[in-house]
Amino acid sequence: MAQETHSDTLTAAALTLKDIARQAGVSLATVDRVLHNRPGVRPDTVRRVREAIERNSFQPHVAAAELARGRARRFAFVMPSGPNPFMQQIQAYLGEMSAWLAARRLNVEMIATDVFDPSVLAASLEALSGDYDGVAVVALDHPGVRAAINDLVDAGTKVVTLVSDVPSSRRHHYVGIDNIAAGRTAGALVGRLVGGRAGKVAIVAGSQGLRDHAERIFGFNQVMASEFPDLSVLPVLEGRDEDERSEQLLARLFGRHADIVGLYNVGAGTQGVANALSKAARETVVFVGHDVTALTRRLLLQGVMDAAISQNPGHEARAAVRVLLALARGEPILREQEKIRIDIVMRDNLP
Amino acid sequence: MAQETHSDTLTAAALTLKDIARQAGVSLATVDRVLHNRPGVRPDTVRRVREAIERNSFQPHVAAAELARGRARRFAFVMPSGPNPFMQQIQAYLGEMSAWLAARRLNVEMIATDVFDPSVLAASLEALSGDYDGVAVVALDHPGVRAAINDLVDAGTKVVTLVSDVPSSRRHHYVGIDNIAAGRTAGALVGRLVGGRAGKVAIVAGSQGLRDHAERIFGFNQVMASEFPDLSVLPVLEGRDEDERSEQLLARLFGRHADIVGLYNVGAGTQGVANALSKAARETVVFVGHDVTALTRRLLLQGVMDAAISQNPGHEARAAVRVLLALARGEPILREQEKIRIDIVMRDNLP
DNA sequence: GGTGTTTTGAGGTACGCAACTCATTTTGAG
DNA sequence: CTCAAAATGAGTTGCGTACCTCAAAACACC
Repeated sequence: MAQETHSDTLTAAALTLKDIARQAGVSLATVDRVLHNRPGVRPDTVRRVREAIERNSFQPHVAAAELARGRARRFAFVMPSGPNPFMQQIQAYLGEMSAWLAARRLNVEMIATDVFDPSVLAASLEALSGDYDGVAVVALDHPGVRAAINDLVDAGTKVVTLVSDVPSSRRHHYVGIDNIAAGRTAGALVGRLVGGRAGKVAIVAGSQGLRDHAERIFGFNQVMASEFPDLSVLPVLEGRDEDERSEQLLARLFGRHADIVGLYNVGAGTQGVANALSKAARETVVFVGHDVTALTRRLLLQGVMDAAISQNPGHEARAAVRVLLALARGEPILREQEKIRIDIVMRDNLP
Repeated sequence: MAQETHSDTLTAAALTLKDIARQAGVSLATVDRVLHNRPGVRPDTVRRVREAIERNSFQPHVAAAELARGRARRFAFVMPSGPNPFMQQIQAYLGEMSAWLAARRLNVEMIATDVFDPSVLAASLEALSGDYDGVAVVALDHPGVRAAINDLVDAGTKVVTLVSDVPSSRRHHYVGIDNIAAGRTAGALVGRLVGGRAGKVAIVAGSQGLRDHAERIFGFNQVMASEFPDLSVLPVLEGRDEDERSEQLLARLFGRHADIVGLYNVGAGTQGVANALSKAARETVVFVGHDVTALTRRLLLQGVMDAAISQNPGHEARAAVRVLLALARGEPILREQEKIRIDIVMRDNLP
């Protein structure tokens, strides 16, 4: 009979701390001291215990550790106040996880604040100190905010930045996309979808002062310059993420340029952009924007928008929670899993 | 002082079974019987206990339950034998999770078998009965396989189909993409990237007998017919996922048609397709294929391929494990999280 | 050798639940 | 009303770890 089947095991040796103690020739108490970096153990003994752990690739049983520590963990999500659909989605996805959170005795609190005012944000963060095991924050990159984040980290709180990073701080992790790559992707899409026509490309952003918007524009221009010489990029319109303003600026631009073939909307204000397009009867303009919301979904289906660059808010919400939990438990982070992908969404792969 | 901040809690009431027992006016043992559907409880009492659980939206503490059950869980992944890069990736990603698995006392075994032979696959599945808490299988849709899956389910084993579904079986979950939507997405990409030129579009598939390939072709043709009337689709070439055969078939096709503007490679054999393109000097042909491998990555960077439809093997591997675990624990599945997205990968958003 | 300090051992308790036993109460059939 | 069966209560044990106390041993120093 032919051997049709081959089996291969990823087995976990079911060792316990007691086994490690025996192998290292010490007591359970000493292993415990080593494991939690508690003082009162000779360096040589520490080494012996560590070796025993290594040798058996021992992993503490997560469930037992979780049960033994008793108290529940508290996480805070510091997010922008005001009617931001993207943030509302993140909040909604956290709500969908409530059973999952409850089963793990995790308390997640949403804290809405004015994240665009550095001093207010910094104060909000400072106020959290000591009360939480982990904090996820949509942060502005500003010295005061950076200091507040570092203070939290020093106090032992795990900190992840969400959507918008503060790379200069000592935050433990960033959950969000690479905005330069997102801009490059948008550029490639606009360039390719224009299909060889020559002409001009418009950019509408919230503000070039926002780190993520600036990075997206940078990436977009990079691709335009290097790969699509037939397309010339017009100066960036700053629509402040407001519909009316975006519409007005764009209408004026359409009036001045008859040969606009592409449009990149970096931030919000999507409805205004769509209005301007339809009033100017520029249906053939390739329109690429960000995020899948009720509005962009409709525009994609109608053919008004050609593609949306999306960063899956559900994934971001869950990744933030998982990363905070892994950090709090001292578990390794599955980088591949927690990396936020840049999704290209067109009509036929709408989620 | 202005109230700048608003807080909102997703709190887990930290109730225990003891609290539920007290509220329902029964003993712990009875609650336990209800919770695990054990016999010997009057319907009326069951109702009272259930109500107490509902009322408090009680969630058993996952860690405590896990610890109490004692024995580790065993999962089996039944995958194709042979050098399939996509499957090797899945296996590699499972390897990356080994610490995660070990910390949860999960044993995952890879079982390589000839999944394309229904009787062999069915026999492999039958052989697993009773030994595993969960099975993930790359399955062929065939009556024998369907019966084997149903037998496993009846024996209490949790079963998920991976990559390729058997919808007629009673498997608990399918982890993979919607292949019709994938084909539609490929069609939309080819159509859009061709950029208004008229001409013919070639399709290379492994075999139209494979469910996933057939579905992709179906979706592709759908979009072509309805949205791109200037493009006509040529008969499908069956390359059997082999490089040489795909290259030969394609070379002959190029010889007969000078006006091919697009090409959809449904399965593997990618190197052969690329060779045929380069030898025929058809650089302007829009080439869309599937999966991000070392090869397709290179072709995308070189500009030979224009886009790849990807189904993130890492996500599939992790989702399969998470789903099996949630099923085994009786936890709800986070559908949104476990849904495999159809990723459009172009040069600038290569992962 | 004695003193004080550091290191280690031994042991206990608690976490919340699963799974079990055994005694007791309730129920229903005859 | 009797008796068996069904339903329930009360209790125990153990899972593997965290965290704690207290005593004993080892060590350093004078």
